[in-house]
Amino acid sequence: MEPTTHPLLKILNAQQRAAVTAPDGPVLVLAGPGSGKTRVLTHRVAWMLSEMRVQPWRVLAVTFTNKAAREMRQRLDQMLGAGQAHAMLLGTFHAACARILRREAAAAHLSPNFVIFDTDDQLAVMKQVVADLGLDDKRYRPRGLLSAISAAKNELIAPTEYETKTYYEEIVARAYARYQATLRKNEGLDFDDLLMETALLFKRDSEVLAAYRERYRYVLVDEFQDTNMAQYTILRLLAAEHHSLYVVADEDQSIYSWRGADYRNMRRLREDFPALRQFLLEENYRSTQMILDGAQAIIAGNSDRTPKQLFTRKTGGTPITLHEAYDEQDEATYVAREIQNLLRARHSYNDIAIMYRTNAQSRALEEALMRYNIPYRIIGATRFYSRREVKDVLAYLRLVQNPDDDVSLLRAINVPPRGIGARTVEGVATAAQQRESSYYQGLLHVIQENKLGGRAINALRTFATLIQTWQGLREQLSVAQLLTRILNDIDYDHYLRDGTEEGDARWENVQALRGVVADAPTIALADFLTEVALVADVDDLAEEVVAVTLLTLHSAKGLEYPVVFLTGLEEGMLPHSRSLDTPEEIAEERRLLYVGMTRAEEQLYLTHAFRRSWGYQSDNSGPALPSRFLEDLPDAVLARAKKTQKKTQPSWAATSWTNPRAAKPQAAPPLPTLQYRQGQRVRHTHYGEGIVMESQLDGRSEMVTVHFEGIGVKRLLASMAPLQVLAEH
DNA sequence: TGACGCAAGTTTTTT
DNA sequence: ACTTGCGTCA
Repeated sequence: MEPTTHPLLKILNAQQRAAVTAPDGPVLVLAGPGSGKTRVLTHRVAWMLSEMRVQPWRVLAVTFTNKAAREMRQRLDQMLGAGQAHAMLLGTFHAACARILRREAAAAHLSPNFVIFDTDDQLAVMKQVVADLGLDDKRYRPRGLLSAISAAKNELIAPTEYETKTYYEEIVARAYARYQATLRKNEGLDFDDLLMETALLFKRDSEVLAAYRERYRYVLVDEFQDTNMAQYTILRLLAAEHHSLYVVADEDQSIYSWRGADYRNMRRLREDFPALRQFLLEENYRSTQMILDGAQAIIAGNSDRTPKQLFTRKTGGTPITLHEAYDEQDEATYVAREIQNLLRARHSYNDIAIMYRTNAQSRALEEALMRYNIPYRIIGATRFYSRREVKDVLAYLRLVQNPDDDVSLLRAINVPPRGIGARTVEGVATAAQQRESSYYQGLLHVIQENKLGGRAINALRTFATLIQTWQGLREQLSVAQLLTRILNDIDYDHYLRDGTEEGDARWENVQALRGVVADAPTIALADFLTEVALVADVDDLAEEVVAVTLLTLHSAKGLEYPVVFLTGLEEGMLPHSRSLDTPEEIAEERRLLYVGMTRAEEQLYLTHAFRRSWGYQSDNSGPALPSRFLEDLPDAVLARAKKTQKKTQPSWAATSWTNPRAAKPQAAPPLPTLQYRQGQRVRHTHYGEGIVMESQLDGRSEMVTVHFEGIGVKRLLASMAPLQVLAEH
């Protein structure tokens, strides 16, 4: 190594160094998992600020999560001295767009006080729209309409431009127009609006665009493979003049196509910026050879990708453990027991993550971890900011900011109950519709005109007076003081703490929210509400907590753990049954597995179960086959905890299955033999003849599922049902 | 009029 | 599990 190496480059390898010191211009860094792309991005910024004499306020850096942004800023402060990077705009696409739109509200034709509507708020608006349009909400599900609209927004298609080839699309177009009008009337923007409105602003207003091209002359983007059309448009427009666009990507980790992400943006980038320089990062610093080989074998199963020569110096390592369990409880028990073993070895709880495809899978795992007294923390399932009590409190704050926010008004108007029932709210709604105003204006009108009953009027007046009082105090009080005042005025404490444990937990969440506010004593209400709307659950990972982490494969992107358990690797779970329609969807499921596997540093467990319960009842379980992806793992990287029969239908459906590893802490009773078996013909005194589909234990009693001809499927208690066996098959 | 209990229907991933 | 709709009671 030459003695004159720049201090910023010392810890970098040759490929990283080349990427960090690339000359100004369009750059694409193709980075494998664990190859230090965050480090490259951070060093690139430092390099630009210190060596290329770039002023920090001319830099826009986009990360995938707020957490990544925070960490990057911390690293930069360490490298350059605190505050050096303060002036640069660093955050997620959504946060950056919210900032720009707030600043350019006039040019964007938006209220500067706009509120961000989250998924729940969107649903509330759409339900209202469906009702207003007189649509059948079974046929036109609000969620379905919202996802169609979201897809349109990600493609920058306005309501008037929405093409309708089918009748359903015609309905979507109508719902879209109405939905958008309602949002704007409420001064609300949904997540997709933040991106779309920014892109449209830049497209429409050449003056604003020119200003931002100068302002953010240097643009850097992480996780570029997961950008959608709207995001790409923003980048393309911003960088079209100075071409100083620096993006980091890994097409093998593209897992957000359902959110509009389009890895073809990589191709567009090459076309739109012909001078693009490409750099490769192929050395993996994270995982052992064993884990990397396994992950490579998985991802190699996808065609239409650029093969990479990833390597690691962590040669060897523990083989990947493949375990098959009887059902999800057994799987969870296995994980818990294995964690106990890991702890007896040299690991701590923080080293360990358990990942799964869907949030619903966390339940069995949680139960097992609780049984074994293993502390855990769970990411995403019920996000902090979507808890009922937190949303209630935020609704009040939003009303102070903008009383014309109908969604928040409807939420807060009778929580805690203050005698404003459905009938009264209906009266307010009618008044609002007649005057074509917000609910709040309608409410004031109702009070003024003294319509409705006297009791109702009094309740409404009390509510309106509260809001007006808070608005009057807004200037004098900090957000924290305002929040405290609101909580006192509505006696929320009393309402929540009903003596139950749950009530106490809810009140604690409110206290936690108060803590968040108190930590930012000078923040403006609008900024606080924006921040709160845009935080992800992964962002709140309190590092100091000693616990195992449970999270979905999607949330796991960008994270790493010494030990990783990937659970539920079955057909229908991964690949998910909803993602089997096209080869592209299946390829994305495979990438999801790849992302999960490459999170592991030292030890990786892959588990699947014979039976998996489906839905909300734990007794509704059905057969499961090992994920097709597992077949691509070479034996050389595997240590099988149990032998799997490849490609053969297991015969457990008819016989009682015993699992030698399933010994529970409180010795479980042996499985009694089942009275009925799959395939038997039976006769029921009422339903007639049928065929046993399956029979299984539910607690101590046997539940038999029978398909009766001309009647359908019935689930019966074996000990009670008047059933007679006719024939074995 | 409003609060509350009960039954029915749903079931991917997230900023 | 969770929401939503409906019927009953104060």
